[in-house]
Amino acid sequence: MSKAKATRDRIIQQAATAFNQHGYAGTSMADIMQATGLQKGGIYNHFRSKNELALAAFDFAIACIQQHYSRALRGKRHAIARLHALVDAFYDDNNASSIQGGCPLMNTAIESDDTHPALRDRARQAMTAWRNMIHKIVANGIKRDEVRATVEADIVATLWISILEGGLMMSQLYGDRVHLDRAKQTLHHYIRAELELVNAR
Amino acid sequence: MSKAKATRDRIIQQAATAFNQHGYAGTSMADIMQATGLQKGGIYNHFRSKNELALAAFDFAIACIQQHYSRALRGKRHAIARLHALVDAFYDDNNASSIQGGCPLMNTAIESDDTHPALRDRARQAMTAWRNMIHKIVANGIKRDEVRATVEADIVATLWISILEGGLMMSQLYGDRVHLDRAKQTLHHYIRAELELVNAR
DNA sequence: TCCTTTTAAGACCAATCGGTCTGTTCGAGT
DNA sequence: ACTCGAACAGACCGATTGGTCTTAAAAGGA
Repeated sequence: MSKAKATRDRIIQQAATAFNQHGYAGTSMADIMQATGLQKGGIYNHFRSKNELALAAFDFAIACIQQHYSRALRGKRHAIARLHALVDAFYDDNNASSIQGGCPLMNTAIESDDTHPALRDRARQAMTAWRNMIHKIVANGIKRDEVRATVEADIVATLWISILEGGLMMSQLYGDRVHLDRAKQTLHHYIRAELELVNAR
Repeated sequence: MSKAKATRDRIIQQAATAFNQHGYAGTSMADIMQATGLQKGGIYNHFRSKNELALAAFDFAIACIQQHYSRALRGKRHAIARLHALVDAFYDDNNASSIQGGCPLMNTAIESDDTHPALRDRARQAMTAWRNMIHKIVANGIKRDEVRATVEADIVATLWISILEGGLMMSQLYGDRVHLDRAKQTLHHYIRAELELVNAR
């Protein structure tokens, strides 16, 4: 019972890395066999198909990120502090994550939009959850007079995600952290210059 | 001689769309046969391998975009006007392009970074060219007192590309233009609020 | 117009794809 | 310690992969 769960989790974890690095179409079951050290029977005993494994792997990757985020926010109550923590959480997650190959949400969004409806729907859900997280912090911040009332939370969410994912994409492309570093700094500066109340400084 | 060139170009064009929508790994030669209406012999007469065709298709896609850009900039000499035109060029290109499936540069960058060195190198080159384009306009703008001397052209380039690609990614993911619209407005506003000289208004 | 070269068709190939199934091994509960 | 169901190995399957090669048709220059 517990042995089964353990190997199942191990498969998911290693498959998550494989899919994240090479994409759904670019990852074969043979690749996953090699990554896990299992044979066909060992894998198909836990998953009915490559598709089912890919969905589980995506869910796992997203759960990892969300866990990382909620841990980073723990204790922080002021909206501005939470926003700063959010930036650092993304940065740290992509520097030290066990799931290599960039942001699973971004990778999946790009690959699946025209090819894999099931993965695309999950990517949409995860993206919406992320957007809502940012939106909520900003909206609550406005209510509590911690964030300027003039900012639009929806636009902040779009801008926010674009800057982080864009920086990460370039860092992955060039193999150079500098772009992600810049994105981090840009967002920290943006929070201070555009979101934080002027009289709070 | 000209007949051959014509079919070769047709293959490249249709392959570019196929690769852009389904990725390199997600597009089979059978897909391209169907898209072009040709058989194996017809395609392999013009290209030695799927790889060679993919590189040609990527080059074609980038050339299309660059052509679109230089046309959009034609006549515009003021740096601020050129920057506004650059935003609109990206927006229009992705709304009315013959190459469906989002931005070829973004798609290729995401897929190839861990899988396909040859494509990744080409994506790097194209990304660098785009960055240089923005950099140059900003730097020249500063020289001519058309852009604030305090802005850093490199950071502008990163931010710029991130905002556009991020908005497009979300629009592709949700099947809703609104995100790309927001990115466009955000950048137009950014140009006015952060780049344009204050006394110029 | 004729002849040579190019262009495209499509049968064919080994390798790999995702997936199935049978048999063996292992581990947990009694 | 024994047993019985779960976990895994690995042979096997048809379909599909990227790619080759022979052959026929078409095109272009003389």
